[in-house]
Amino acid sequence: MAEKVKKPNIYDVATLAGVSHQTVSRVINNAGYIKDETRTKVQSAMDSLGYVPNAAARALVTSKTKIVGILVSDIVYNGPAGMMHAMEKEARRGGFFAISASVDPLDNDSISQGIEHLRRLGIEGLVVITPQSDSVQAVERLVTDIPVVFIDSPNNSKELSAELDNFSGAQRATEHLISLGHKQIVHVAGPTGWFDSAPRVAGYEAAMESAQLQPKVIPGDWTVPTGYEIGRNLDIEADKVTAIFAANDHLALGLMRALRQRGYSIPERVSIIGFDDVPEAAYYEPPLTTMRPDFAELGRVAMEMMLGHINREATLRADTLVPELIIRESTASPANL
Amino acid sequence: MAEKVKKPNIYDVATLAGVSHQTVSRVINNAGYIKDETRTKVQSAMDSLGYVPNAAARALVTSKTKIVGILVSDIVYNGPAGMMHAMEKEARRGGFFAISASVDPLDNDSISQGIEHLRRLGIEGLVVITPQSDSVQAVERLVTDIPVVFIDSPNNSKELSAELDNFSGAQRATEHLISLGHKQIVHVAGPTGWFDSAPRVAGYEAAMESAQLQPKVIPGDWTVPTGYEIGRNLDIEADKVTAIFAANDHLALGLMRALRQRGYSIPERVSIIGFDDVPEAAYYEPPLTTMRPDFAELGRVAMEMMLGHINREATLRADTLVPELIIRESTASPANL
DNA sequence: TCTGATAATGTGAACGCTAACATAATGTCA
DNA sequence: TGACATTATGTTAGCGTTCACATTATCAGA
Repeated sequence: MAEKVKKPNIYDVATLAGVSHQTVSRVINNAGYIKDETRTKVQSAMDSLGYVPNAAARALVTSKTKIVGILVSDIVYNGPAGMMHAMEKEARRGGFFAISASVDPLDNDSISQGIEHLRRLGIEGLVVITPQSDSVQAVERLVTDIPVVFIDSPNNSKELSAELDNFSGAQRATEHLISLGHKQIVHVAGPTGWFDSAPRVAGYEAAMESAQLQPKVIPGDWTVPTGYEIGRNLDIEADKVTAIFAANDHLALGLMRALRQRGYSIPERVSIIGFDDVPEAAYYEPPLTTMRPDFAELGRVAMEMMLGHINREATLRADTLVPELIIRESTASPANL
Repeated sequence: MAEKVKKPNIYDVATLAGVSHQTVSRVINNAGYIKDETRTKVQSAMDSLGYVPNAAARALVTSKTKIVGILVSDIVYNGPAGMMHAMEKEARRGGFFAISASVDPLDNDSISQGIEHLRRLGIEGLVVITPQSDSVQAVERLVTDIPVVFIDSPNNSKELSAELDNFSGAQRATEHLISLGHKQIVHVAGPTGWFDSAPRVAGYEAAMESAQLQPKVIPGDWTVPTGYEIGRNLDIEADKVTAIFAANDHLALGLMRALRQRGYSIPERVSIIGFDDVPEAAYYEPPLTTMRPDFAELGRVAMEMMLGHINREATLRADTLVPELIIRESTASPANL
């Protein structure tokens, strides 16, 4: 930690290269006309001094900070880790910095504090990752002067958004079960108030109805224990249930565990399909058939959209990613058709 | 997105409040002497204008950006999600911003690009989360002018660090098996070159030796498939193995699956203990006994250390967190002692 | 009522950069 | 060879703060 050594500025570089500071600036931003020879001189002066442009000074004069904020729900769930990486990388690719603030999506104070914090840095745009409804309005109310991209929120708003096509995903999952010959298919849903829940229910119902089957939805949340609990109590026999579409893999895991304990073999007696394809899903007991969303791509697309809007070159206002069906061993045709 | 509306600056506030810009500055930073009355006037002027201090201008003059960088390995594993949240929150608590760059820890170019990127923003400190050895040297070589805190790296370096006490954790895990009466305990290790691997091996060996048992280490990595593979091939009978300490939960999951397929019941025939306590571990088949590290706390401590050093008030140079033993159903006394 | 400390406020410059506007060098064509 | 575009470079000001230093109010105590 060598202290005191003052960092070189643009004038130091200029002096060493024997040009004006403005020429150095031109080289940095490669703007205007510069002789190759001059460019080389400047470049090597920068190298030898270890010059790094001062972002603050630049931001001050251009009033562009090249920073986008990411407001992310601190509720830990599967997607965000890879999604954050992807967003950061995409931002960097576009010469931007990504800075995140974790907030409790259920607490409006927490949300506004997070936004306030990001705003202080002078973010040029905000990406919001919140799987929960109320927070969207809070954000929309608080942020009106910069573009906002919502990830995984309902696209009925006028805002920019990138989201999972939960409807199609759920439809596809259900159709998979139907195509195997199942008639009594139950959907264990996610919690109300979360964006991903409702369209998964709707997709399920749509698929059931177009196959002229009777839908049955059991409200749940996203957790293994809830899946387990529901698995303990689900009336398999009376309703002749042969398949379950769980709103996510964790529910599916809990369900499988409970059902197996009750003596129902999977997939022989009951087929189960999940949603998310968590990394462990392939090693559940049995390996779980599930829908795989490309979270990283979702993050990348959202950031791409963000930068496009900041740079005023965007056409895309919403994008939707359809999850992929991953067939493993937790689904099969029902035994006694 | 109301465009054009110029943001108010300190002079606008000053004019409205009828004071000089410097007085406003004093209120913002609450420095020096200010009459209560004046403070109130200024405060309400700020409120009514919606004034937000310009971080760039401030950074320019103070040469303090209040930003710390986080260089994080983009290899997705369990801890970081909660860890990042915790770090960001701790930074915010101290008035700092946390900005991350994801890099491939095996690629020095990627590392230096990430650092370069963060440096451009003018970070005042850098937290490095890399579970892999080579990258540490790269970072140490590239960053010499600001404090660096390493998370989960070997504390033999002179740098600041916060790390998991893998040795104690592994020792504790092994002792748990020994105390249950196991004699033939195998350790399936993590990959070489990762910090967490070696001390877990060492802790295991230490525990075995002090119980005068013969250690046996099988090299692995962190993945479920590898655990599965090892589980398929492990010679349980010849060696009379009754317990396995897996270097992480994913290995444990793969092992359990393979062993069960081979007809070995868990924990009746073979006990298994993992490491990490991933969220699903409680719902593995059977629920996994494992060591639980407090990743969030690890991140918090690292950031606390970072800010302490930036603010020159730090005494702590290294901290170590001991994981907690979580006993579930995958471990039991061996059947035929 | 004056003196001098302390409290409270004000003034100018500087941080490092880019924008906007000069100005100088070079090349092209009649 | 001069005129004029084009290429290449230089000069000045200003972005919004804080810092370092004035300067002015306030209030004891003699």
